[in-house]
Amino acid sequence: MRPSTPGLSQPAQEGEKKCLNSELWHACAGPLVSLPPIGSRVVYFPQGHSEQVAASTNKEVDAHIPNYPNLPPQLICQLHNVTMHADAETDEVCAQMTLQPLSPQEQKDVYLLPAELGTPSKQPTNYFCKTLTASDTSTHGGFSVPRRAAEKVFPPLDYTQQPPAQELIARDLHDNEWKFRHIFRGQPKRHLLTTGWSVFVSARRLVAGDSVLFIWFFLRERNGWGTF
Amino acid sequence: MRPSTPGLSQPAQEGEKKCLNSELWHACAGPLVSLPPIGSRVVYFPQGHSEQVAASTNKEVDAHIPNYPNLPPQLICQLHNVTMHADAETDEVCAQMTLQPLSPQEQKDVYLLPAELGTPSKQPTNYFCKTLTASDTSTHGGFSVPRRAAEKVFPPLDYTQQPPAQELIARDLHDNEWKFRHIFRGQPKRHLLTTGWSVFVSARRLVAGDSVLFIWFFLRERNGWGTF
DNA sequence: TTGTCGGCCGATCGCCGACAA
DNA sequence: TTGTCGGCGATCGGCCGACAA
Repeated sequence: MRPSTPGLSQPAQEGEKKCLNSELWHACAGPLVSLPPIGSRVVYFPQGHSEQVAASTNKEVDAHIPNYPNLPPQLICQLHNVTMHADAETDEVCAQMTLQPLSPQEQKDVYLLPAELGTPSKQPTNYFCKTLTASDTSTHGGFSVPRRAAEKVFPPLDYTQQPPAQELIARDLHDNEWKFRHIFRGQPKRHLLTTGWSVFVSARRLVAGDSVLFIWFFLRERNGWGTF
Repeated sequence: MRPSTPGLSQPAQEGEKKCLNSELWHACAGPLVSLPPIGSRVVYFPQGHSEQVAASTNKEVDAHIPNYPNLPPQLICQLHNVTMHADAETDEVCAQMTLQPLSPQEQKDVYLLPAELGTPSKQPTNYFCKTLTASDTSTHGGFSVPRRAAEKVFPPLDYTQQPPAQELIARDLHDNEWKFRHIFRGQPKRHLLTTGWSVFVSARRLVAGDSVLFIWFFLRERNGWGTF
C-alpha cells in the first residue's frame, strides 16, 4: 500500500461497480491490509513517505524530492478520500488518500472513536488461485482448471449437453472484459479454459510461474512466485 | 534536445563506434541542432530547464521539482562532457551535458573564442527517409524500397544473379542489429525488403504513417507524421 | 515508379483425447 | 486429478507476380 502525495485525488467510484472492485482489490491486497474509513483521523509521517517515494522511484531524496525541514515528524490528519488503484502492467495494488492536517484545537475537539481503529478487510471466500504451468502458458493449448476450483467459483455447467460447455465473461481490476470458453471434456474428464485464454496470456504477458486469481467471475493475474 | 540534470553524466563512447552513432544521432536531430564542443563555455538557464523538465514529465513544478530561488537567472558554465541519447521506445534523441559554473574571475580569464560559437552539425547525404504505407506495415508482405533510395544508400546488387538479392545488416541508434533480405524482383522490377522486415516492424511497433530513415547501412524509425 | 491485391505454400495456433505422474 | 504430448484441421505469415494508380 503506497499512499500518494497529499492534496491530489481522483473522483471516487460509486455504486455497485465500486463494491465489486473493492472486493477484488482487497483480495489482491491480502488479509493484512485494511483501509481506514473516510472521515477518520490518521497519522501522516512525512519522512517515511518521502523515503518510500524515493525508494519506489529509484531517485535520490535530496535530488528530486523536496523535503520540508520545518515539518513535524508526524501530522494528525483527517481522511477525506480513498481511491483504490492497480498498476496497469503488474496489477500491483495501492491506495490513494486525501489528507487534511488538523489544527491543535481540532485535534482536541474529537475523541478517538473505536470505529477509527479500522475495520479488518473482508476477504472473499469464493475464489481460487493457481500458479501457471508450462502447459498453461504455452501456445499449444489452454488452461487446466483444478476441479474443486471450477466447481466452487464457476457457474454450474449444463451436464446434459455433450460436451458440457459455456462462455465465461470475466472482468479484471481495470474493468477490462475477458471471455473464455469453459469446457468439461477429455478422458478422464477435466475442466479447461480454451478459446480466449491465449489472448489473455499474451495480452498480460503471463509466463509459467505467474499466478492467476479467480473470484466468482472476476479475475486478476499476478507476476512472480508469491503465494497468498 | 533536452539537456538533463547538471552533475550527472555517463561514460563517453569512443572510437569508430562513437563516430558512427554520432552521425546517426545528428541525422535524427536534424540540421538545426548543433552541439557545443567540450571545453567551451555555455549559458545555463535554471528556470527554463526547470520548466522544461516539468512539461516533459507532466508534473507540477512546485510539487515535485525543487527550485532554488537564490540562483541567478543565468549561469556561465564550462562544458565538461556531452553524451548522446535516444529514447528506447520512440528513438527521440536528446543530449546530456555536464556543466560546471565558472566563478566571476574565471569568466574574465578567457575570451569568447570564435570556435565556441558551435560548429554547424554535419548532415549525412547518403540517406533516405520514407513514410510507411499500409502495405509496408501489414503482415501480408514486406517493404517497398523507393528505387532511387535503394540505388543511393544500399550496397550495389549483383545483377548477374537471378533474381538479384543480398542480405543487409543494419544497426539502429541503440546498436541493435537488424538483418533484411534485399531483393530486386517483380514485373516491373522493384527493390523490396522481405525476410526480417516484419520482425523489425513488430519489435518497434511501427504503424502506417511512421517514418524510417536509412543511412548507409544504419537505420532508425520514428513515430508520427513529422518530416525532415 | 510503387501501393495493393490474389494466389499459394509452409509455419504456427489451438482444440482434441491419450497417457502417465 | 492434472501436466504434457502427438495428432490434425484451421488460420495466419510471408513470398511471388499481376495490375493499376
